[in-house]
Amino acid sequence: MSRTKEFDEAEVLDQALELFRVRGFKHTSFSDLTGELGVSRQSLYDTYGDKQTLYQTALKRYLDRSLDGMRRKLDDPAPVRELFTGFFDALISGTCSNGSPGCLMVNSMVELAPHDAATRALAHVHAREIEGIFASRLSVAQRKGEIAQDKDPVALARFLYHTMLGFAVASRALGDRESLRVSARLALQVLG
Amino acid sequence: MSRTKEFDEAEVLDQALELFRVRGFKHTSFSDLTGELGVSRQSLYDTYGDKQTLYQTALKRYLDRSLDGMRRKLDDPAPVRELFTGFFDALISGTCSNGSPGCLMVNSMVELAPHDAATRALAHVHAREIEGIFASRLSVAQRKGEIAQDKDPVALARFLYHTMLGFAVASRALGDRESLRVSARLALQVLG
DNA sequence: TTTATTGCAGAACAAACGTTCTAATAAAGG
DNA sequence: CCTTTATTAGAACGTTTGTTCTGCAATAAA
Repeated sequence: MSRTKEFDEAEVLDQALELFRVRGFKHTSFSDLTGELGVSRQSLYDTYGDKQTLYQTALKRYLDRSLDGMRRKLDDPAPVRELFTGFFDALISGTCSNGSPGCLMVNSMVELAPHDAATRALAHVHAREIEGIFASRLSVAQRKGEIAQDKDPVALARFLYHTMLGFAVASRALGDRESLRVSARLALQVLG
Repeated sequence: MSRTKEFDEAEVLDQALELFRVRGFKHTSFSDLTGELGVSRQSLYDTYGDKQTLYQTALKRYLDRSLDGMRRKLDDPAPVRELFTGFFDALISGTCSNGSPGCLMVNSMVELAPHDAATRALAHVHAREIEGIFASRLSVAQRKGEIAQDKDPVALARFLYHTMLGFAVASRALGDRESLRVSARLALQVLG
Protein backbone atom coordinates (compact mmCIF):
# COMPACT_ATOMS: atom_id res chain seq x y z
CA MET A 1 0.00 0.00 0.00
CA SER A 2 0.88 3.65 -0.41
CA ARG A 3 3.23 5.59 -2.54
CA THR A 4 6.98 5.00 -2.88
CA LYS A 5 9.62 7.63 -2.05
CA GLU A 6 11.11 9.43 -4.99
CA PHE A 7 14.57 9.63 -3.43
CA ASP A 8 17.10 7.37 -1.75
CA GLU A 9 16.95 7.94 1.97
CA ALA A 10 20.62 7.21 2.68
CA GLU A 11 21.90 9.07 -0.33
CA VAL A 12 19.99 12.24 0.48
CA LEU A 13 21.18 12.02 4.08
CA ASP A 14 24.72 12.00 2.77
CA GLN A 15 24.02 15.02 0.60
CA ALA A 16 22.63 16.86 3.60
CA LEU A 17 25.69 15.86 5.58
CA GLU A 18 27.95 17.29 2.93
CA LEU A 19 26.01 20.53 2.88
CA PHE A 20 26.23 20.84 6.66
CA ARG A 21 29.91 20.05 6.46
CA VAL A 22 30.57 22.85 4.01
CA ARG A 23 28.29 25.53 5.45
CA GLY A 24 27.73 24.60 9.06
CA PHE A 25 24.40 24.18 10.85
CA LYS A 26 23.18 27.74 11.23
CA HIS A 27 24.39 28.82 7.83
CA THR A 28 22.44 26.04 6.13
CA SER A 29 18.79 26.95 5.83
CA PHE A 30 15.97 24.57 5.16
CA SER A 31 15.53 26.19 1.78
CA ASP A 32 19.18 25.45 1.03
CA LEU A 33 18.52 21.83 1.86
CA THR A 34 15.39 21.42 -0.25
CA GLY A 35 17.04 23.31 -3.07
CA GLU A 36 20.31 21.39 -3.21
CA LEU A 37 18.86 18.00 -2.34
CA GLY A 38 15.91 18.27 -4.69
CA VAL A 39 13.56 16.99 -2.01
CA SER A 40 10.46 18.82 -0.84
CA ARG A 41 10.20 20.36 2.61
CA GLN A 42 7.52 18.00 3.76
CA SER A 43 9.40 14.93 2.59
CA LEU A 44 12.46 16.01 4.55
CA TYR A 45 10.41 16.51 7.68
CA ASP A 46 8.56 13.21 7.26
CA THR A 47 11.77 11.30 6.65
CA TYR A 48 14.29 12.84 9.02
CA GLY A 49 12.37 15.02 11.46
CA ASP A 50 13.25 18.66 12.02
CA LYS A 51 16.49 20.38 11.09
CA GLN A 52 18.23 19.68 14.36
CA THR A 53 17.38 15.99 14.23
CA LEU A 54 18.53 15.76 10.63
CA TYR A 55 21.83 17.34 11.58
CA GLN A 56 22.29 15.05 14.55
CA THR A 57 21.53 12.01 12.41
CA ALA A 58 24.04 13.12 9.80
CA LEU A 59 26.66 13.82 12.44
CA LYS A 60 26.17 10.42 14.04
CA ARG A 61 26.48 8.79 10.63
CA TYR A 62 29.63 10.75 9.95
CA LEU A 63 31.10 9.76 13.30
CA ASP A 64 30.38 6.07 12.82
CA ARG A 65 31.81 6.09 9.36
CA SER A 66 34.92 7.97 10.46
CA LEU A 67 35.60 5.61 13.34
CA ASP A 68 35.10 2.56 11.15
CA GLY A 69 37.47 3.93 8.57
CA MET A 70 40.11 4.71 11.16
CA ARG A 71 39.85 1.31 12.79
CA ARG A 72 40.24 -0.32 9.40
CA LYS A 73 43.23 1.78 8.39
CA LEU A 74 45.06 1.21 11.67
CA ASP A 75 44.35 -2.51 11.76
CA ASP A 76 47.58 -3.23 9.93
CA PRO A 77 50.77 -4.92 11.14
CA ALA A 78 53.06 -2.40 9.41
CA PRO A 79 55.56 -0.47 11.55
CA VAL A 80 53.65 2.19 13.56
CA ARG A 81 55.61 5.09 12.28
CA GLU A 82 54.92 4.23 8.64
CA LEU A 83 51.38 3.32 9.49
CA PHE A 84 50.56 6.61 11.16
CA THR A 85 52.38 8.54 8.50
CA GLY A 86 50.15 6.99 5.89
CA PHE A 87 47.16 7.48 8.13
CA PHE A 88 47.77 11.20 8.52
CA ASP A 89 48.59 11.67 4.87
CA ALA A 90 45.32 10.04 3.90
CA LEU A 91 43.49 12.17 6.43
CA ILE A 92 45.06 15.33 5.09
CA SER A 93 44.34 14.41 1.49
CA GLY A 94 40.77 13.52 2.42
CA THR A 95 39.73 16.20 4.87
CA CYS A 96 41.69 18.77 2.94
CA SER A 97 40.55 17.72 -0.52
CA ASN A 98 39.58 20.45 -2.92
CA GLY A 99 37.38 23.07 -1.35
CA SER A 100 38.44 21.53 1.96
CA PRO A 101 35.26 21.64 4.02
CA GLY A 102 37.18 20.17 6.94
CA CYS A 103 35.80 17.63 9.38
CA LEU A 104 32.10 17.75 10.22
CA MET A 105 32.82 16.72 13.79
CA VAL A 106 35.45 19.39 14.35
CA ASN A 107 33.18 21.97 12.78
CA SER A 108 30.40 20.85 15.10
CA MET A 109 32.69 20.95 18.10
CA VAL A 110 33.33 24.61 17.41
CA GLU A 111 29.88 25.71 16.27
CA LEU A 112 27.56 23.64 18.42
CA ALA A 113 29.24 21.66 21.20
CA PRO A 114 29.32 24.51 23.72
CA HIS A 115 25.56 25.03 23.51
CA ASP A 116 24.12 21.71 22.46
CA ALA A 117 24.44 18.80 24.85
CA ALA A 118 23.82 16.14 22.20
CA THR A 119 26.61 17.45 20.02
CA ARG A 120 28.87 17.76 23.02
CA ALA A 121 28.21 14.13 23.85
CA LEU A 122 29.11 13.03 20.33
CA ALA A 123 32.25 15.13 20.52
CA HIS A 124 33.28 13.30 23.65
CA VAL A 125 32.64 9.98 21.94
CA HIS A 126 34.76 11.17 19.02
CA ALA A 127 37.63 12.07 21.33
CA ARG A 128 37.40 8.97 23.50
CA GLU A 129 37.10 6.53 20.62
CA ILE A 130 39.84 7.96 18.46
CA GLU A 131 42.16 8.24 21.42
CA GLY A 132 41.29 4.63 22.19
CA ILE A 133 41.98 3.45 18.66
CA PHE A 134 45.31 5.26 18.63
CA ALA A 135 46.28 4.09 22.09
CA SER A 136 45.56 0.43 21.48
CA ARG A 137 47.55 0.46 18.26
CA LEU A 138 50.41 2.24 20.03
CA SER A 139 50.32 -0.28 22.85
CA VAL A 140 50.74 -3.11 20.40
CA ALA A 141 53.69 -1.30 18.90
CA GLN A 142 55.15 -0.76 22.32
CA ARG A 143 54.91 -4.47 23.12
CA LYS A 144 56.67 -5.18 19.85
CA GLY A 145 59.46 -2.84 20.92
CA GLU A 146 58.74 -0.22 18.28
CA ILE A 147 58.09 2.39 20.94
CA ALA A 148 60.17 2.99 24.07
CA GLN A 149 58.81 1.44 27.26
CA ASP A 150 58.85 4.71 29.18
CA LYS A 151 56.28 6.33 26.88
CA ASP A 152 52.60 6.49 27.75
CA PRO A 153 50.49 5.26 24.82
CA VAL A 154 47.42 7.06 26.10
CA ALA A 155 49.22 10.39 26.34
CA LEU A 156 50.69 9.85 22.88
CA ALA A 157 47.24 9.02 21.53
CA ARG A 158 45.74 12.15 23.02
CA PHE A 159 48.50 14.25 21.56
CA LEU A 160 47.96 12.79 18.11
CA TYR A 161 44.23 13.41 18.47
CA HIS A 162 44.82 17.04 19.37
CA THR A 163 47.06 17.57 16.38
CA MET A 164 44.39 15.97 14.21
CA LEU A 165 41.94 18.61 15.41
CA GLY A 166 44.39 21.31 14.47
CA PHE A 167 44.81 19.89 11.00
CA ALA A 168 41.06 19.96 10.47
CA VAL A 169 40.92 23.66 11.30
CA ALA A 170 43.94 24.50 9.20
CA SER A 171 42.65 22.60 6.21
CA ARG A 172 39.26 24.32 6.42
CA ALA A 173 40.50 27.87 6.79
CA LEU A 174 44.00 27.88 5.34
CA GLY A 175 44.03 24.84 3.10
CA ASP A 176 47.78 24.43 2.93
CA ARG A 177 48.01 20.70 2.43
CA GLU A 178 51.75 20.46 2.02
CA SER A 179 52.74 22.11 5.27
CA LEU A 180 50.21 19.93 7.04
CA ARG A 181 52.06 16.89 5.76
CA VAL A 182 55.29 18.30 7.10
CA SER A 183 53.64 18.96 10.44
CA ALA A 184 52.37 15.40 10.54
CA ARG A 185 55.94 14.13 10.15
CA LEU A 186 57.05 16.31 13.02
CA ALA A 187 54.16 15.24 15.21
CA LEU A 188 55.06 11.61 14.69
CA GLN A 189 58.52 12.25 16.04
CA VAL A 190 57.00 11.84 19.49
CA LEU A 191 56.86 8.12 18.79
CA GLY A 192 60.64 8.22 19.18
CA MET B 1 28.68 70.52 20.62
CA SER B 2 26.28 67.60 20.81
CA ARG B 3 25.57 64.88 23.28
CA THR B 4 28.13 62.53 24.86
CA LYS B 5 27.95 58.73 24.62
CA GLU B 6 26.58 56.90 27.62
CA PHE B 7 28.96 53.97 27.20
CA ASP B 8 32.63 53.34 26.72
CA GLU B 9 33.25 52.54 23.09
CA ALA B 10 36.22 50.22 23.65
CA GLU B 11 34.68 48.48 26.62
CA VAL B 12 31.45 47.67 24.81
CA LEU B 13 33.42 46.42 21.84
CA ASP B 14 35.18 44.02 24.18
CA GLN B 15 31.87 42.85 25.55
CA ALA B 16 30.60 42.21 22.03
CA LEU B 17 33.82 40.37 21.27
CA GLU B 18 33.30 38.13 24.26
CA LEU B 19 29.74 37.38 23.25
CA PHE B 20 30.83 36.50 19.73
CA ARG B 21 33.56 34.35 21.16
CA VAL B 22 31.16 32.34 23.27
CA ARG B 23 28.26 32.01 20.83
CA GLY B 24 29.73 32.55 17.40
CA PHE B 25 28.59 35.02 14.76
CA LYS B 26 25.36 33.49 13.50
CA HIS B 27 24.23 32.38 16.93
CA THR B 28 24.57 35.90 18.32
CA SER B 29 21.59 38.01 17.31
CA PHE B 30 21.44 41.75 17.40
CA SER B 31 18.91 41.47 20.21
CA ASP B 32 21.42 39.38 22.15
CA LEU B 33 23.94 42.15 21.70
CA THR B 34 21.69 45.02 22.77
CA GLY B 35 20.43 42.94 25.68
CA GLU B 36 23.79 41.85 27.09
CA LEU B 37 25.65 45.04 26.30
CA GLY B 38 22.96 47.37 27.56
CA VAL B 39 23.31 49.56 24.51
CA SER B 40 20.47 50.47 22.18
CA ARG B 41 20.26 49.17 18.64
CA GLN B 42 20.70 52.56 17.11
CA SER B 43 23.75 53.35 19.20
CA LEU B 44 25.39 50.12 18.14
CA TYR B 45 24.74 50.87 14.50
CA ASP B 46 25.91 54.47 14.82
CA THR B 47 29.08 53.46 16.61
CA TYR B 48 30.18 50.24 14.95
CA GLY B 49 28.17 49.85 11.76
CA ASP B 50 26.24 46.69 10.97
CA LYS B 51 26.64 43.31 12.60
CA GLN B 52 29.22 42.03 10.18
CA THR B 53 31.36 45.14 10.56
CA LEU B 54 31.12 44.95 14.32
CA TYR B 55 32.26 41.35 14.23
CA GLN B 56 35.12 42.12 11.90
CA THR B 57 36.23 45.00 14.12
CA ALA B 58 36.13 42.80 17.18
CA LEU B 59 38.03 40.05 15.41
CA LYS B 60 40.70 42.45 14.24
CA ARG B 61 41.02 43.78 17.77
CA TYR B 62 41.30 40.25 19.12
CA LEU B 63 43.94 39.38 16.55
CA ASP B 64 46.07 42.43 17.30
CA ARG B 65 45.84 41.86 21.02
CA SER B 66 46.70 38.18 20.65
CA LEU B 67 49.73 38.84 18.50
CA ASP B 68 50.98 41.56 20.83
CA GLY B 69 50.62 39.27 23.80
CA MET B 70 52.45 36.46 22.07
CA ARG B 71 55.28 38.69 20.95
CA ARG B 72 55.66 39.98 24.47
CA LYS B 73 55.63 36.54 26.06
CA LEU B 74 58.17 35.11 23.62
CA ASP B 75 60.47 38.10 23.85
CA ASP B 76 62.40 36.46 26.67
CA PRO B 77 65.96 35.11 26.74
CA ALA B 78 64.97 31.99 28.72
CA PRO B 79 65.74 28.56 27.19
CA VAL B 80 63.27 27.91 24.35
CA ARG B 81 61.93 24.71 25.75
CA GLU B 82 61.03 26.30 29.08
CA LEU B 83 59.81 29.40 27.32
CA PHE B 84 57.42 27.57 25.02
CA THR B 85 56.28 25.31 27.82
CA GLY B 86 55.26 28.34 29.81
CA PHE B 87 53.77 29.90 26.72
CA PHE B 88 51.54 26.91 26.01
CA ASP B 89 50.57 26.50 29.64
CA ALA B 90 49.46 30.12 29.75
CA LEU B 91 47.59 29.69 26.52
CA ILE B 92 45.81 26.62 27.81
CA SER B 93 44.92 28.28 31.10
CA GLY B 94 43.70 31.34 29.24
CA THR B 95 41.87 29.97 26.24
CA CYS B 96 40.56 27.13 28.33
CA SER B 97 39.56 29.22 31.31
CA ASN B 98 36.19 28.58 32.89
CA GLY B 99 33.46 28.00 30.37
CA SER B 100 36.28 27.75 27.83
CA PRO B 101 34.91 29.72 24.88
CA GLY B 102 38.07 28.88 22.95
CA CYS B 103 39.84 31.25 20.60
CA LEU B 104 37.76 33.75 18.63
CA MET B 105 40.05 33.42 15.64
CA VAL B 106 39.88 29.63 15.55
CA ASN B 107 36.12 29.79 15.97
CA SER B 108 35.97 32.26 13.09
CA MET B 109 38.22 30.08 10.96
CA VAL B 110 35.73 27.27 11.29
CA GLU B 111 32.47 29.22 11.13
CA LEU B 112 33.24 32.00 8.69
CA ALA B 113 36.55 31.69 6.87
CA PRO B 114 35.31 29.38 4.11
CA HIS B 115 32.57 31.80 3.10
CA ASP B 116 33.80 35.22 4.11
CA ALA B 117 36.84 36.59 2.36
CA ALA B 118 37.61 39.20 5.02
CA THR B 119 37.68 36.59 7.76
CA ARG B 120 39.76 34.30 5.60
CA ALA B 121 42.25 37.09 5.12
CA LEU B 122 42.52 37.66 8.86
CA ALA B 123 42.96 33.93 9.36
CA HIS B 124 45.89 33.97 7.00
CA VAL B 125 47.38 36.90 8.87
CA HIS B 126 46.91 34.96 12.11
CA ALA B 127 48.72 31.94 10.69
CA ARG B 128 51.50 33.87 9.02
CA GLU B 129 52.20 36.13 11.97
CA ILE B 130 52.18 33.48 14.66
CA GLU B 131 54.30 31.18 12.56
CA GLY B 132 56.64 34.10 12.06
CA ILE B 133 56.84 34.89 15.76
CA PHE B 134 57.52 31.26 16.57
CA ALA B 135 60.04 30.84 13.78
CA SER B 136 62.09 33.88 14.64
CA ARG B 137 62.27 32.86 18.27
CA LEU B 138 63.25 29.34 17.26
CA SER B 139 65.92 30.68 14.93
CA VAL B 140 67.49 32.61 17.76
CA ALA B 141 67.48 29.46 19.84
CA GLN B 142 69.06 27.55 16.99
CA ARG B 143 71.87 30.08 16.69
CA LYS B 144 72.43 29.75 20.42
CA GLY B 145 72.76 26.00 19.94
CA GLU B 146 69.57 25.14 21.83
CA ILE B 147 68.11 23.51 18.74
CA ALA B 148 69.89 21.15 16.37
CA GLN B 149 71.21 22.70 13.16
CA ASP B 150 69.41 20.23 10.90
CA LYS B 151 65.97 21.35 12.06
CA ASP B 152 63.89 23.81 10.07
CA PRO B 153 62.59 26.59 12.35
CA VAL B 154 59.80 27.46 9.93
CA ALA B 155 58.54 23.88 9.81
CA LEU B 156 58.75 23.64 13.59
CA ALA B 157 56.86 26.92 13.90
CA ARG B 158 54.11 25.73 11.60
CA PHE B 159 53.79 22.52 13.52
CA LEU B 160 53.46 24.37 16.80
CA TYR B 161 50.86 26.63 15.23
CA HIS B 162 48.85 23.65 14.06
CA THR B 163 48.89 22.06 17.50
CA MET B 164 47.76 25.40 18.92
CA LEU B 165 44.71 25.27 16.67
CA GLY B 166 43.93 21.78 17.93
CA PHE B 167 44.16 22.93 21.52
CA ALA B 168 41.67 25.70 20.86
CA VAL B 169 39.13 23.23 19.51
CA ALA B 170 39.70 20.73 22.30
CA SER B 171 39.37 23.37 24.98
CA ARG B 172 36.13 24.67 23.50
CA ALA B 173 34.40 21.33 23.03
CA LEU B 174 36.07 19.00 25.49
CA GLY B 175 37.62 21.32 28.03
CA ASP B 176 40.15 18.85 29.40
CA ARG B 177 42.87 21.23 30.46
CA GLU B 178 45.18 18.71 32.05
CA SER B 179 45.59 16.43 29.06
CA LEU B 180 46.18 19.50 26.93
CA ARG B 181 49.14 20.36 29.12
CA VAL B 182 50.49 16.85 28.68
CA SER B 183 50.04 17.16 24.92
CA ALA B 184 51.89 20.44 24.94
CA ARG B 185 54.87 18.75 26.59
CA LEU B 186 54.84 16.08 23.93
CA ALA B 187 54.55 18.60 21.11
CA LEU B 188 57.59 20.44 22.41
CA GLN B 189 59.65 17.28 22.10
CA VAL B 190 60.08 18.18 18.44
CA LEU B 191 62.51 20.86 19.59
CA GLY B 192 64.85 18.00 20.38
C1' DT C 1 19.05 80.71 26.30
C1' DT C 2 18.86 79.57 22.10
C1' DT C 3 20.61 76.62 18.50
C1' DA C 4 22.92 73.01 16.32
C1' DT C 5 24.39 68.56 16.61
C1' DT C 6 24.76 64.18 18.32
C1' DG C 7 22.92 60.22 21.09
C1' DC C 8 19.16 57.32 22.42
C1' DA C 9 14.66 54.58 22.84
C1' DG C 10 11.25 52.18 20.74
C1' DA C 11 8.34 51.39 17.02
C1' DA C 12 8.41 49.74 12.38
C1' DC C 13 10.15 47.26 8.38
C1' DA C 14 10.89 43.73 4.90
C1' DA C 15 13.11 39.47 4.46
C1' DA C 16 14.31 34.98 5.97
C1' DC C 17 13.80 31.57 9.17
C1' DG C 18 11.94 26.79 10.76
C1' DT C 19 7.74 24.57 10.71
C1' DT C 20 2.98 23.09 9.57
C1' DC C 21 -1.39 22.88 6.78
C1' DT C 22 -3.83 21.75 2.56
C1' DA C 23 -4.74 19.63 -1.31
C1' DA C 24 -3.33 16.97 -5.04
C1' DT C 25 -0.79 12.71 -6.49
C1' DA C 26 0.90 8.05 -6.77
C1' DA C 27 1.15 3.38 -5.59
C1' DA C 28 -0.51 -1.21 -3.59
C1' DG C 29 -4.30 -4.30 -1.83
C1' DG C 30 -9.06 -5.36 -2.05
C1' DC D 1 -12.08 -0.67 -10.51
C1' DC D 2 -12.05 1.61 -5.85
C1' DT D 3 -10.17 2.43 -1.44
C1' DT D 4 -6.47 3.19 1.48
C1' DT D 5 -2.24 4.93 2.79
C1' DA D 6 1.99 7.51 2.03
C1' DT D 7 4.39 11.09 -0.64
C1' DT D 8 4.70 15.34 -2.54
C1' DA D 9 4.32 20.38 -3.92
C1' DG D 10 3.36 24.72 -2.49
C1' DA D 11 0.97 27.99 0.10
C1' DA D 12 0.75 29.63 4.71
C1' DC D 13 2.04 30.30 9.57
C1' DG D 14 4.08 32.86 13.31
C1' DT D 15 8.87 34.20 14.81
C1' DT D 16 13.03 36.02 14.53
C1' DT D 17 16.38 38.14 11.84
C1' DG D 18 19.12 42.48 10.60
C1' DT D 19 18.23 47.07 9.65
C1' DT D 20 16.01 51.65 9.48
C1' DC D 21 12.72 55.39 10.70
C1' DT D 22 10.79 58.65 13.97
C1' DG D 23 10.72 61.45 17.76
C1' DC D 24 12.81 62.92 21.77
C1' DA D 25 16.80 63.98 25.08
C1' DA D 26 21.13 65.80 26.11
C1' DT D 27 25.13 68.36 25.45
C1' DA D 28 28.28 72.18 23.89
C1' DA D 29 28.94 76.28 21.33
C1' DA D 30 27.01 80.80 20.11
